[in-house]
Amino acid sequence: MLKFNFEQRLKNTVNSFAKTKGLEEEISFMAEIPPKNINADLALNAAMVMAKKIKTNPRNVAVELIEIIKKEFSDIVQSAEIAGAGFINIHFTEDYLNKELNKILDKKENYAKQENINKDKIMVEFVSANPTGPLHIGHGRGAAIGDSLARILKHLGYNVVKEYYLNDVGNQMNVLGESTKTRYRQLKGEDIPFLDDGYKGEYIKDIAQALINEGKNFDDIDFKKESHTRILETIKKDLEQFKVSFDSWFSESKIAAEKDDAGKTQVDKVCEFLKEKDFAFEQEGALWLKSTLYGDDKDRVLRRTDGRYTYLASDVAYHKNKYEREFAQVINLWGADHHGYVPRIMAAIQMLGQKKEALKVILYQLVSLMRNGQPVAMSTRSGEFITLKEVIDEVGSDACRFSFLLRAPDSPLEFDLELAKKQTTENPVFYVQYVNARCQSILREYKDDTSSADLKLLSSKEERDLIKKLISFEDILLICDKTKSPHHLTTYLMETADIYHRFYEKCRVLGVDKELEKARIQLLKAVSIIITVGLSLLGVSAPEKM
RNA sequence: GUCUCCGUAGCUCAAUUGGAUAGAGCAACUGCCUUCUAAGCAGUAGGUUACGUGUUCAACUCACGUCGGAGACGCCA
Repeated sequence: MLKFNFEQRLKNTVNSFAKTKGLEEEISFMAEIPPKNINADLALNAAMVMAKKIKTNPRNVAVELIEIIKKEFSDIVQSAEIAGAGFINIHFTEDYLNKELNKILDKKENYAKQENINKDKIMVEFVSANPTGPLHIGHGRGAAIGDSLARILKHLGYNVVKEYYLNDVGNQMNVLGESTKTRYRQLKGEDIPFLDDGYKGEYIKDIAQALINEGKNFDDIDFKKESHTRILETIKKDLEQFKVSFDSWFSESKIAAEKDDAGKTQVDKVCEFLKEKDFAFEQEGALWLKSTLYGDDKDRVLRRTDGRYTYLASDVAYHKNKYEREFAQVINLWGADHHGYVPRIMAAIQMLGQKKEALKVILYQLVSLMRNGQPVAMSTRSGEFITLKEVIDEVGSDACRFSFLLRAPDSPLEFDLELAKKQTTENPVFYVQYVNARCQSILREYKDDTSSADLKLLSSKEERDLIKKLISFEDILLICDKTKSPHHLTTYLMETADIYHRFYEKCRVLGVDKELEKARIQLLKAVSIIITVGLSLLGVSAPEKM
């Protein structure tokens, strides 16, 4: 449903019309921008939906509805006619378009903020990469999607918190510490073998070398802590370079290591709770979660026979903690390789008394990285991988983020390094940024006052197309919210750029009739606002000169 | 074997979540700079939306099946 600001009015009108036809229940119809080949600003399918229910010809219904709409929406609707199988095609009045255009100019960077939006707290948890190595290209996709989604939700007016969950306890941290320690001793000249399951990346050697350079006594070094701290620093630096920021860094040690007065961690307590509620049971010395109660394939282990908790146990405790912090909705971004994990965590939150809807897991397909036509392995354990930083250094943060946001999360992403290195027209980010550069170069030249501009002069097809596109910005953001995917915004910006560049060719701004010039300057300002805000929601800059 | 996602132009992807004649970019070809940035614009060409059946006024979209690709299926994280 298109969210033009008369949406509710339109619904009311259609529904009260439906009542006169004996339809009591609300009918769900669509108001949409028709395909390009259709000459109309808005298309309604209401007549077709209703006709089906009252078993009559849609065109008869449409004729009646059109008369009502024309009468009640004379401020918005210039004309309306039947088309196709029973669509009602509407043309907007100039007044309506210009009013909306003025709204953009008034509200500027706050345009499309929603007045009456739910103020409940929303958490977007993303990246959450283990601090055992630098971020790789796959983390980059999650970072771009999560950060941009959060920016869009914030812009719409939601109360959003971006959180990074730090897995800083458990066996992997021991392995990390041992890896660094072994590299340290090797660098000191000891002839000892490296660990079979150790982290083999060069960055471990770098940390070991740094520790040697700092000249501390071997016995005084806490290898685990030093490795973890230093890796976390590089992760934070990489994210900063990628323009990704977090409101909150949540450490797993808080729930898995910190103990209360009774000597219990939050993991202990959530397991006890689940056991009391009969959602968990002991069997063969292990503690199992009855996740099958909520549709999982099999029950899952929470505590191993040897008494150690599984990753799931702390994740359940972590989610309990999220809801205790009063987040009404939690959005998790996970790599698609974690999809098998979704049913058990969904089961867990329902056992904790939450509704399914309180958790939304967005799975993004992993990035397949190509180098010289060959796929590159990306495991942090194999030691051979491409870091996010390498790619950002090569292609730039803007191009990198834009590329990640070009596609739906569900769609696999092929990131060709050789192609990404080309900073040419092949990269669509320049196409969009170029719009703002072109706007600004004209605006720099123009010095007069535009306060009395008459927007009615913007009457050519190119100008009208551009205005219509600009005022659908709000609708696009709402679609991004609804689908929890920022890629619609990316597509929108490319389409807007296309329409703008056509306008630019066809309609000269400077040096035409004074009044027309004034009006077009206003239009340029609006374009610049939408492009700048739109790009900023993607975390991409909008340079004024290129 | 079970589950998840994907399959759309030569390539990479869209398609406002069920709407009208499926659209962009790249690659190919033809034009357009003494005028606000040619990182641009106009045009040509490119399609049985993997395949089949079904659901309905309407299917790339939903259901079932087949084929193909990626991934997940641990008392790993």
